[in-house]
Amino acid sequence: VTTGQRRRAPRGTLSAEVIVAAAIAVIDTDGLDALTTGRLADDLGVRPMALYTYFRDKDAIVRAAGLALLDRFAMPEDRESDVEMLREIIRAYFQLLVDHPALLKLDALIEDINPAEARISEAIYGCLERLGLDHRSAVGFKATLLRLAMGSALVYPSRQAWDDNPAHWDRIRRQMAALDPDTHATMHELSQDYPAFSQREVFEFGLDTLLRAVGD
Amino acid sequence: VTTGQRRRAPRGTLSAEVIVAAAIAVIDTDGLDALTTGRLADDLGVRPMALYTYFRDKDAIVRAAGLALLDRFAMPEDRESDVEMLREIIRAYFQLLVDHPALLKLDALIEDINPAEARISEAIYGCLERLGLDHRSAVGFKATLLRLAMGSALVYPSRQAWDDNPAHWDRIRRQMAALDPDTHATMHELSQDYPAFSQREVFEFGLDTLLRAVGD
DNA sequence: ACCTGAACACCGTTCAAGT
DNA sequence: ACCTGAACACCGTTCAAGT
Repeated sequence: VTTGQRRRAPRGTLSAEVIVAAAIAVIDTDGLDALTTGRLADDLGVRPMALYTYFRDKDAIVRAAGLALLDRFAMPEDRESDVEMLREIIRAYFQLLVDHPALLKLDALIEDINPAEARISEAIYGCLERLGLDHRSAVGFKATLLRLAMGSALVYPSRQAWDDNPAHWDRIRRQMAALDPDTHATMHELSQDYPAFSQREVFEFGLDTLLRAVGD
Repeated sequence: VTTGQRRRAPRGTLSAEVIVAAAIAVIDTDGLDALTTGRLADDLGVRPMALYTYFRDKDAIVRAAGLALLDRFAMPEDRESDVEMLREIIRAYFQLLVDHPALLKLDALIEDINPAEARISEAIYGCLERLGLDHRSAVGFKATLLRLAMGSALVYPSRQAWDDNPAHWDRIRRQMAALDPDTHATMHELSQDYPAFSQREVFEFGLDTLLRAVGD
């Protein structure tokens, strides 16, 4: 979004929305660490201080960008059963976190109820109650599903890098092979015959295990 | 560790171990963001550049501190059954992450096999294989358990803050109550009668759900 | 070998000033 | 109202210099 813009944007081009869009572009292409006031201003063809007309400080920009990202969550179409609908919702949530790993680093987003999270929670609760779970179980189960998705997305980038890069993966396997076979029997065994398991499949395994607990 | 030290420590006091200990002290008391070369040097009664004699850059210090923290993982005593042993291991792992939330922000730790993770993985695999899981299931199940623990620990600090601070929790509940009762039926209902659920209990709920899948 | 001082590029942010 | 320039305190890190 708003790429190619170089020197001096005309007055009045700036707005909170434009800044948030540019911030998201930086985050998604070069990561959260690359998001500095200087870089952001540069991309917008403006001086860093211009941002402060629309946001109190950098943290407010980051928070707004995070909320905008979360709001991209698209509720899946209805499915044949509540269990399958549940599966699709958690999948979509996991995918959102994988597509935008910065979301997991924004504590601010967790500190308040936000519309996107409310939508997601409500949909999950709906499925769980129709499946016959009592109030307390539904709360616990929903929290567990989301935490599995978050934990899976948290390790996704680095673990997927192993799979994508054969040399990297070889190094890991050599490290596993170097472990003492007496104290690390299984790890040692795994180094020679590691089951094919993509990060997405690992997540699906966990999701499936949990969903079997609510039946169907 | 090494508190009270003010001006100018005598020559030769510094070492990689002392620096790591001081870094951990900063991380645990004031958080990862408070760990700057200036603050660390101050605590050690030394100039920032002195640190570079023992570490190539700040990232190397952070990584060493993270590895030292992970290494504090204490394997639980043997239990009556493998399921209970498994439960204790994951509990201990969760507790470690809750005690040192910075661990979840250190991607570097995930990028390599480290001794602590190897110990933990091996113990988990041992339990799962004795419980009769095949190779592939064991890998998937172990990954799922750890990801649940990580996800639970990730949201722990901010969510626990809700519970600890009645005013904060009231604000959240008012936000939930303000949601449209038509589109957010359950959320609205929950705002009036939220089941007592500490963050630790939520984690235990998830752990229990997963462990029931491997029987006993 | 171990530690320091000066210097550099960069960061977020203030303040007063321009249009 | 919207944007800028100068300035400030801080950050990680270099380099040459001291002991």
